[in-house]
Amino acid sequence: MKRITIRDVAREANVSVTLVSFVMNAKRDKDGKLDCPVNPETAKRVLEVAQRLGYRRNFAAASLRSGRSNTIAVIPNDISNKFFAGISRRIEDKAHELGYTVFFASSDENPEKLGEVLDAVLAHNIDGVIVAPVAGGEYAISKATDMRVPVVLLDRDIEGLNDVGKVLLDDEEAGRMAIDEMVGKGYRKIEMISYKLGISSLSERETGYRKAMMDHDLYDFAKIHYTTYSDVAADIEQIIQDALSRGVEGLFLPTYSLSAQVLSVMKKQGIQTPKDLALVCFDESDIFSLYATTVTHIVQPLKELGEKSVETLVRMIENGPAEKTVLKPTLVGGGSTNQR
Amino acid sequence: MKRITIRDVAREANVSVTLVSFVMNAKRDKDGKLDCPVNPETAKRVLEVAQRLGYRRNFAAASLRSGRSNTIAVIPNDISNKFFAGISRRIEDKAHELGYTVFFASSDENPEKLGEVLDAVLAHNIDGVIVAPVAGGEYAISKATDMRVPVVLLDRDIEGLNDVGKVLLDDEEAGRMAIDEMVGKGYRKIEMISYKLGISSLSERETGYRKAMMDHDLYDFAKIHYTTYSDVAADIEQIIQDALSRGVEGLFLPTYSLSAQVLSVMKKQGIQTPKDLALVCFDESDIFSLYATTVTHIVQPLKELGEKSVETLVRMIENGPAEKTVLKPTLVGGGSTNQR
DNA sequence: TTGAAAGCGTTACCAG
DNA sequence: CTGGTAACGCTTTCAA
Repeated sequence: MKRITIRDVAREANVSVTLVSFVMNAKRDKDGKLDCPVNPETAKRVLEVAQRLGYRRNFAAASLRSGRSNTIAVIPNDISNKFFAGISRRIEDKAHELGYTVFFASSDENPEKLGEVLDAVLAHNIDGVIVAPVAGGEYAISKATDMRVPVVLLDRDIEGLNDVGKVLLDDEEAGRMAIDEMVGKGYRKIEMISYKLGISSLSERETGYRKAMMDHDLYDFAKIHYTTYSDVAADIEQIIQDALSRGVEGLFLPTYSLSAQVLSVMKKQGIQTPKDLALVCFDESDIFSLYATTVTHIVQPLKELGEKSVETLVRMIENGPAEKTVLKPTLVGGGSTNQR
Repeated sequence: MKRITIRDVAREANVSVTLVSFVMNAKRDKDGKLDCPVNPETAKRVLEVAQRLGYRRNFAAASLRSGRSNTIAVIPNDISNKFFAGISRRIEDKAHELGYTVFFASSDENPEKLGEVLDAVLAHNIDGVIVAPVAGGEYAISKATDMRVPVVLLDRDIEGLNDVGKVLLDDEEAGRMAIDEMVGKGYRKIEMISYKLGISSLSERETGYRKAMMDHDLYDFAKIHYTTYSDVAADIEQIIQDALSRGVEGLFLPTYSLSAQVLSVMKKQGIQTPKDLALVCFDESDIFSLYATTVTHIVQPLKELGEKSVETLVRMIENGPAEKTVLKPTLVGGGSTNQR
């Protein structure tokens, strides 16, 4: 079963390979007309023959010759993480709609792995990259921009990178919303747990928390506890004990994994929300509706984040400017912040 | 910033392009020796020059010429689904280890989309495909095998497809385990909820359920309720009401989404487990440990499933046989099946 | 509106 | 061990 090439189609349709190439690449405009300098009748014949023979363009060849691949890569830290599971489909759909195929690969929260993956990306003639950057990934990313490969930063910002598109959440606003919600419901001693990761999304949420506490004249109560991925389980037990003993009334948990950990500890120790501790969690999960008390949480506009990042990237690929978009979070109310 | 080609390296190292190609493709054997017919000194020089010039192989060209791409595609029904979120990383890691890059794309439980995606796959010279097949996807898949592209079926079996590798869960055993657990703990009237999807994994779990009920002389109590993705929310309320009114004691839920739905309904209606209804759920989720009562569930060996599927595929790409592997599930005990 | 021909950067083949 | 050279299938001038 030999591969059908453009030449086979050309021979069968009695035209040159050039013509076939034109026809196969022509996009249809709104009237369904092929926008290429080819006689419509000829075009139709070519299309028919191609169909009949089962012709399929060889991407490797096209990519080699044209230097483009109509493929973009998406590099989250972890494909299997909550946030990206929700966003990957949106990215795929939007990319498909714009005529691009998507490549996923994890950077594993590891600048070296990010570097490797970006190397692979460059080696594959990929047209552009969407990255959720790792702390310390500036160098790897600048290597891509140096090679003139368009890059869009998703979810996390890195300062001082030029000509990079950005699609971010208004993380400061997210922090603020969490606090406003709890304060509005009568909680005052509100603390926060965060990761020491050095990534913009978290530090902005912390800023939002601090500013909101200040605006409510509660800054004396403000306190942020820090933990790491590896110690989170042990640390959180400690933190919660400590917090309760100091009469803390509410907790803001700026990521899903922190939220899950806290809920788990509270369940194990019989600590109830909101009676013992009010909670505002982050991202979406069945857990928030299935936990003994439903949990108030802040959700990111995943659909918009995903679609916007693709649109931004494609625009850059087509020599457009590197835009920056900041999207707003939403708060979903639950029992964990019921009126005090 | 011009692209460095193999020719630049050849010129700079005073050797032919052939030599450079040999060196760049040579794999190191266990002693760190390059296994290629090239003078080690020459090889070393070439390697140095390549390094210094920043040479990177152009995959498009290599793929065009060799017909291979060292790339495999993975096509789940939904990238963002629970099962695949957990397995994708394993696949990626194993593939990387074996020198392959991975492409993900969803088939969306839709044979046509699967066909499209497979077309794209073929057009990209991809070396092999791992598919979680859609009901009705036989045709699309056979198109791939007709083109001599190796295919591995993951998670779901399709009969009558030749030369296809398979990596499956022992789904019948999973069903059996669920029932044995509940019966062992004193429950007898045990029913099951399933999807009308026509996929092997579900029907095998149903078989396991039926056989186990028969073995325990409880076949008169056996009953399987069916629902669909679109009606699941409404149907389940109905089913649970009905079941309780008939004195059903336990429920086996053979997928994560069914499990989440049932837990949600039970919570809303204040139905408690195991007091009112014992439960055995499926797959992994934070929910099972965070629900008011911890939930007994059956887990799949995701790591093994992922790794094995890659190994099987790569072996097939290298002209090995199409193997079939069946892996065993495990039961994680929880409060939802406490002794009656 | 059409076609001929020149590559794109590699790998495969055949000679030496 | 090493090197020359012909493909691979396509896009892209350029000329007709």
